[in-house]
Parts: sequence; structure tokens; C-alpha cells
Amino acid sequence: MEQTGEDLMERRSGVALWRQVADRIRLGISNGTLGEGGRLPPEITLSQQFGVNRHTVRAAISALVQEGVLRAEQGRGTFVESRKRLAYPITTRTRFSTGLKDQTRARRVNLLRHVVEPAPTRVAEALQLEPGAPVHRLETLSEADGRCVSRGTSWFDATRFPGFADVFVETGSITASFARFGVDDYVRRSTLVSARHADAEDLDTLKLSPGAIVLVTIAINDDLDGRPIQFSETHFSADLVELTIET
Amino acid sequence: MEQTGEDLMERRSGVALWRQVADRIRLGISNGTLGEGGRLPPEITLSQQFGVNRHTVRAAISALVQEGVLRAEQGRGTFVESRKRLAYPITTRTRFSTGLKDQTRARRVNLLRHVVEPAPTRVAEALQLEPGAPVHRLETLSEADGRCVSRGTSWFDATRFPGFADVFVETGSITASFARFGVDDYVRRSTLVSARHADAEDLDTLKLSPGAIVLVTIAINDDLDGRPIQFSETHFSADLVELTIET
DNA sequence: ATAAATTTGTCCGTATGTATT
DNA sequence: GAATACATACGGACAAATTTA
Repeated sequence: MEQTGEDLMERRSGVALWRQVADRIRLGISNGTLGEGGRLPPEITLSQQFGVNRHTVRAAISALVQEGVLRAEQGRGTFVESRKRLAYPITTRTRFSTGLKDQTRARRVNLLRHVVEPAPTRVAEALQLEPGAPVHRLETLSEADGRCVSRGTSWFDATRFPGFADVFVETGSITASFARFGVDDYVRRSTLVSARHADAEDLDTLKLSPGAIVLVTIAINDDLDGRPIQFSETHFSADLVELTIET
Repeated sequence: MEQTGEDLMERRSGVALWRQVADRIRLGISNGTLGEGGRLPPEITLSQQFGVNRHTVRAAISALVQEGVLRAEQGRGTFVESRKRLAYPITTRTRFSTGLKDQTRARRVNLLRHVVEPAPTRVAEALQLEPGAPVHRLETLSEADGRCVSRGTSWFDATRFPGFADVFVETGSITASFARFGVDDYVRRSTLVSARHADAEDLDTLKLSPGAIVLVTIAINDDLDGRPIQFSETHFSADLVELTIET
């Protein structure tokens, strides 16, 4: 019942102590207060800092090792597997591949699902269609250097872009697909950014662990006549990505 | 895709089922798929949708009631306490007060701390000063309608803006303070957006509960000659704010 | 106005997971 | 690793408040 620090961890909060500790360690690494020189303090030190048992710290570290954030070496210590965030630029000419070209070797966009559906209200509004008009819904997973960067859902007017999904599968790129339909260029009209806890589908698709955060962007792209051609909601893994805005 | 009702929640993941359910409900509310007409489906229905026991759903709802997201009435149902996020616009002319003017009654920026310090490297870089040159550091708390919206730390060249903090205390506004120094206008050069778990200081200052998320913006403002005059890091409560970018 | 159906609130007991010593 | 205490999840039964028929 000895307690050096305060009760830093919240009990009865619905989040297991070991997971709270794991999140704190992750945070400490990302803002540089922990893991000086790539080496984590010994388990005993951490358990005192967080006011929990050493077993609990071990459970946290074990989870982070599993996740690839840490690497534990018996007798030597626990080390940080460093990796910096990708900077994803948001401009009038936002495109997935070109934006990350300088920072990554390999980029790929996979089509997870495709359906034609009646436009939900917010989609119809954004695309300036009648509510219920047929639209393509494409769910995609974007990878860069083998890491799952983002999960996106995009809607396109099915009347204007018949068979869009097939073209996308063939080209592997939104930009190239638009070109096939005579849209040689398009611009980002607006972007809404928010952040939340990853939901079950985020966890599954982006291979995140519970408690992880996603950056959510909701965007509208226009053709050069100012007509909306794409409405999309994208979930970025917040650990992997930051957004840059040049105004 | 219709959810069958099994295996949606992650067991043994370190996050209690009731908390996962709570997060899903919160998500469902914010994207409009749940809480049709302000009313949540009955507990039995939710428990079937999520594939958990009714008691588990009750635990989730109870937490959200505590949080002020929901309101439960015996015999009637459970209702959504609507409070929409503030849309914080990021443009070339980003200013706190004007940005939220249409959405809130009262806005205030409080000065929490002020020191003059030698510029840390990243600050010196951004402001194009010698490393270690004297800079003001102002830590502020922004409120709108009594809610803590964001916590900001800004740096200003102490040589160019002597006594900046005093002027800020007097005027209560960055824009007005700049005007006193002959800077009638300024523009947002760049903004970096990321998201992370709130740290101890965020929790304290913004009155958040553990596990909460903050949107972090790192921004540089230039005067009209293109010289950087302000470097700032702002933490927004992700539950209260979303960022809008018009490009 | 009354009864039935709905929906939230409370209680019991039991099994399993989590955290500490 | 073992023993202990507490938190979480489930199942069932019933009470209380409200709406519907």
C-alpha cells in the first residue's frame, strides 16, 4: 500500500491499467519525455512513476512489443523502435500518392469493398444530387511501405461515372480513374478535420490496438467547373500520420 | 454491409466491453447512424446489435450519461443531449475570436503564464532567429460559452515585440496586440495537424477526463512582408472542436 | 379509464479477467 | 507461480415509469 507518486492511473475507468500504462509510454515516446537515447527506463522505475505494480508495466511493455513500438532484450533493456510520422499535405491539389512520394518507397491503394447505393443525405448534399440518387461507394485501404496509413470511404455520382470501381481497380488511382472520364484535373474544395478513438472497423482495417486514435478528414473534391465529383471520409492512423496545411 | 450481431467487440483487449460499446455509441451519434430523432434504440436492441449483454450496454449508457452525452428517462427511453462540435476554420486569416463568432456567444482568451526565454531550436527555426535569442512564451487558455476549447503556447520575438505580454493582457487578443506594434495584418503561413492522447497538463487545463483526445496544431504566422512573427502550438479538445480547411 | 406492452432501473448469483502481494 | 481482492460480463427476475391499445 506504499505509493510514491499520486494515483496517476484511473481505476474502474473501463480501461485496464496495463493499457493505460501502455498509452502513457506511447505518449512519452512520441513527445520525447520518455525513451531518452532510444532506451526505456527499467521496469521498476516505470512502475514507481506510474504508481502500479511491475507486473502491470510488463503487461504494457509486452503489448507495445507486440505492436512493434518497443523491442525488449533480456539483460540489456527495452528499446524504442523509432519511426517518425508521415506528413500528409492538404492543399488544393491533394492526392494520396504524390503527397507521400518523397517520404516513402512504396505506396498502394487497395479496394476493400464496392457497392452502388442510394446516396445518403449528407452525401447527396455534398455532391449536389437528389437524395437517394445512385452513387458508387468505394472503401479503400492506403498503405505506404507496408504500413496501413489510412482507410477511406468515397462516394461518386454513379450516373456521371458509370463503372467507376472497375476503372479504379484497373488503374489503382483515383486521379487516373477521373482522367478516364475526361476529368483531367480536380481541386480540393473543403476539408474537415477531427479526431476520435478508432472504432472496431478502424482497429481491424488499420491493424491498430484498442485505444488508438484516428484523424478523420471529410473532404469534397470539385472538377474545374466547380462541380463536386467526390465526397470522402478518411481515417488516418494518428500514430503514423500528421496533416500539413499550406495556406 | 449489415452487422450480424456477433464478435463486433474485442474481448481480452485491455479495454472493457462497456467502454467499447460507449465509444461505438458516441461514434454512432456523431456520424448520425444512431440516435435517430434524438432517441437511442432500446437497450435490448443495442445489446443485440453489439452482441453483448444488456447490462453491458447499460454500463456504457451510464458512462455516457455521466459524461453528459446522453440522458435516460425511465419508461420513456434514452435521449441524445445534442451538442455539436465547434467548427474552427483554418485559413490564411485564422483568428480565434472571429472564427467562432457565429457559433458562440462569449469568447475569452486567458493568459495562464508568461516568460521570456531563450528560443528553443524549433522555435528559433520557425521564427528565423538565432538559437537562444530572447522570445516571449505565452501560454493561453481559450474559452467559448464557458467551455475550455483550447490551450495554446505561442512564441514571439522579444526584440521586435518588447512587452508583448503586457499588451496582450490589456487587449485580450493577439490580433489587437500585433496592431499596437504596427502589424495591422498577418497571415497563416503553415499549419501542421496531428492528434494524440491528452497529456497531464491538457487534462488539468482543459478539464478533460483521462483517455481524452486533443487535436494539436503547430502553426506559423507571417506579417505581410512574409516575415514570421508568431510560432504556436495549440491543443484543442477533440470532443469540442473540429477544424475546417477551405482551400 | 384500464390493461397491456415498452422501456429503464435494481437486485440476485455466477464465471472470468485483472492487479496486487 | 500462488493466493487474494476487485472489476468486468452475463443471465435471469422483477419493479417503476411511461406509452399505447
